[in-house]
Amino acid sequence: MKSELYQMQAEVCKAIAHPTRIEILQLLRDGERCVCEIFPAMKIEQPNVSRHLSVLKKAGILSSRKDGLKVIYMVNDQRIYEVLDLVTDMLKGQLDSRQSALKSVVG
Amino acid sequence: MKSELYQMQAEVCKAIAHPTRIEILQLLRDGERCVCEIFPAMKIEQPNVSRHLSVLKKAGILSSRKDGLKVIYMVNDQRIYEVLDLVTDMLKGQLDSRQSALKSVVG
DNA sequence: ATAATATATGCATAAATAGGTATATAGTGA
DNA sequence: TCACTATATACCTATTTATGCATATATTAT
Repeated sequence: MKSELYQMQAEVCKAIAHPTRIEILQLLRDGERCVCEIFPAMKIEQPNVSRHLSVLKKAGILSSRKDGLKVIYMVNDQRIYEVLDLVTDMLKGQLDSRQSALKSVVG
Repeated sequence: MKSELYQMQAEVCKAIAHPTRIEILQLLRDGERCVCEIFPAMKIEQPNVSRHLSVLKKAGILSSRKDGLKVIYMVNDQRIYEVLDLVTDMLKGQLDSRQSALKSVVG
């Protein structure tokens, strides 16, 4: 049934639907990082980062492995960045059409 | 500041992070539709559809125009379908890697 | 064994989201 | 004006989500 797919798509989207989690993904853009590198790079508490990381992991977007005391997180599928970049492009497009709408009125 | 962008990206993602709203977008895939066509096609109450439509509209994903009594909704930017299709592909990829992981164990 | 470090989890709470039912609003036609 | 249709909104409630603070767990080093 299609509704199963919609449910799964919604879960992936929900996982990335938070500014903190998007920022985490950007930090992981050029390679894996441990929690101890991630949370000082953002002004946010460590337990909070851990929970956001686990949301992304549960959605299948991240994986983790242990390296001594550290836990290192990495992106499973680079296409998540295509998704985020597409959304950015759409937002730019919204600005552009507002701008042309404005121009056609104000001149 | 980047955090403004993350916030805006998150809002778009949140808007599509619901199975009902994804289904609505699929119904609009091949053209605009009025509410009276949308809600009978899904087993859901009319006020509920109206609310989901307004979420998508507020996020800039849909627009609407009136045609007599009817309100007709349409997609602003077809790239929203590229986003949804990418997510579907990622989900397929998750299945594939689970399958090969399983094969490497079970044979 | 003990201490120290890195990470995750429990608990409490505030805020956001979703859906049902009823009702309001807007447009149309008699 | 009045009734009718299509859509949106209000209100209530249940559920989910987010976060701070405290604490638990796991690993390493002394």
